Amino acid sequence: MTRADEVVAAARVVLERDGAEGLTMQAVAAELHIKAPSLYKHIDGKRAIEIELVALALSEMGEALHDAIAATGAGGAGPRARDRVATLLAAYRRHALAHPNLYRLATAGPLPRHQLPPGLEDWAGEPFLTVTGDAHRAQALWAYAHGMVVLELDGRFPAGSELDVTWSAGASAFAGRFDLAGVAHPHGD
Amino acid sequence: MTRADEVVAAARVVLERDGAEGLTMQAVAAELHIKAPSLYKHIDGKRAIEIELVALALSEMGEALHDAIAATGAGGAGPRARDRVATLLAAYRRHALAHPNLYRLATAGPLPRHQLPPGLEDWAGEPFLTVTGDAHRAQALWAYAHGMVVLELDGRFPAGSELDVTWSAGASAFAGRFDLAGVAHPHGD
DNA sequence: ATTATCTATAGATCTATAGATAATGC
DNA sequence: ATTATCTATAGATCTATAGATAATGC
Repeated sequence: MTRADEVVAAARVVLERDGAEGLTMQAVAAELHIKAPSLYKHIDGKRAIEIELVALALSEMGEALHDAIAATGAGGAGPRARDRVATLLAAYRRHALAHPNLYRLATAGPLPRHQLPPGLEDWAGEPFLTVTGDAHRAQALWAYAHGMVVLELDGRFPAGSELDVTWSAGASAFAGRFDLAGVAHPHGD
Repeated sequence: MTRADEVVAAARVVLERDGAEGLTMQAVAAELHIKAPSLYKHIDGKRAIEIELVALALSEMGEALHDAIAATGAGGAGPRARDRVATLLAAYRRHALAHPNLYRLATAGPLPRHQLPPGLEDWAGEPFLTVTGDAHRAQALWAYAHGMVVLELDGRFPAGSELDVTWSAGASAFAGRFDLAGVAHPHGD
C-alpha cells in the first residue's frame, strides 16, 4: 500500500465518519497524524482524493450487486424476474445505506468519467441490465433505486412510511411488465 | 411585496443563475444593489432564505403536477392508467429541468418540515397518489421520478442514452401492474 | 541524495454583528 | 422616531505553496 493509498484510506474513514462536509485536507491529515501540507507530497490535492473515492465506491457497489445476482442464478426474463429484481434492489439498498457518505459522494454531481478506470462505470451498472434484459429498463430501474436511496438517506419520506413495502412496490412494478409479457406474448423460441 | 419577499425573490434569481454554490448573502445583496449586511434587517439569515425557497419550490412543483393531471380528467385505475402516469412524469421532468437549481435546493438534504406551511409537502405529492391509487406505489413512483431527474441533471446517464425511452419505460413499469390487475382481476364493481 | 514532515502563511471566501449615517414619516 | 443602508470588521474556515528541518538509504 503506497502512501497515496493510505491517504485515500484515511479520507474514506473521515468521509464515512464526518460526511462530505467534514472531508477536509486537515481532517485527512489528522487521521494520519500528520499535518495537512504533508499530504500534497503524496497526492495531487483534494479533488484527486475524491476521484479515488468515487472509483472505490463504484467498485465496491459493483461487487455487491454482482455478488447478489450471481446468487440468484443466471436466466433471462421469466417467472422469477420479480425475485431477481427484488434481490438486486435489496443489495443496492443495503450497500448504499451501509456506506451512506461514500454513496453520496459517488453519486452526487457529475461523474469524472475520464479519470476513472475504463469500464468501471458500465461494469458496476451491469446487474441492472442483467435483471431487466433491456438497457432502458435497466436505466429506469437504476434511477428508481437511486431515488429511493437518496430520499431515504435524506429522511425525505414522511414519518411512518413503510419503506420495505415501498421498495417492494417498485420491484413489482419493474418486474410486472415481464410477467405481463409472459402472459400476453409467450416466447416463441 | 415586503422587502423580505424581495430578498427571497433576488435569492431565487441568484440561485437559478449561479447554483447553490453561488447563493451567498453578498450575491443576493448585489442583486438588490445593496450590501450584504443590509439583508439582515429584513430576513433572519441565509438559512431563512433557503427555507423560503424550498417552500416556493414545493408550491410551484405541486401546482405544475396538479395542473398536469387535472387535464387528464379524474378516474381510478383503468386502461388509461399508463397515460396518466406518463403525463405526471412528463410534468415532473419538465418542471424540474426548467428550474434545476431550485429543484435541487428543495430536494437535497433533510426537509425543514416544521418551518414549512402545514400540508404543503403532502399537497405537492398528492398527484402521485392520485395516479397510482396507493400510498406505497405513489412513493415508489415519486422516487423513480426524482432519481431520473437528479441523474439527468447531473449528467450521470452515459452519452447517447435515449432518456425519453427510459422515462417511458418507467411509466410502463409503474402502470403495468394496473394493466395486469385489469386482466387478471377484473374489477367486481 | 532523497523522502517525509513541519511551520508559516498567502489568498480566498462566507456569515454575521456593531455602530455610524442618511433618509423618511409623523 | 423609525427605517434602510453603509463601512468596518470579527471570526471561522479551507486549499495550497514555500522553504526549513529531520530522517532514511545508498
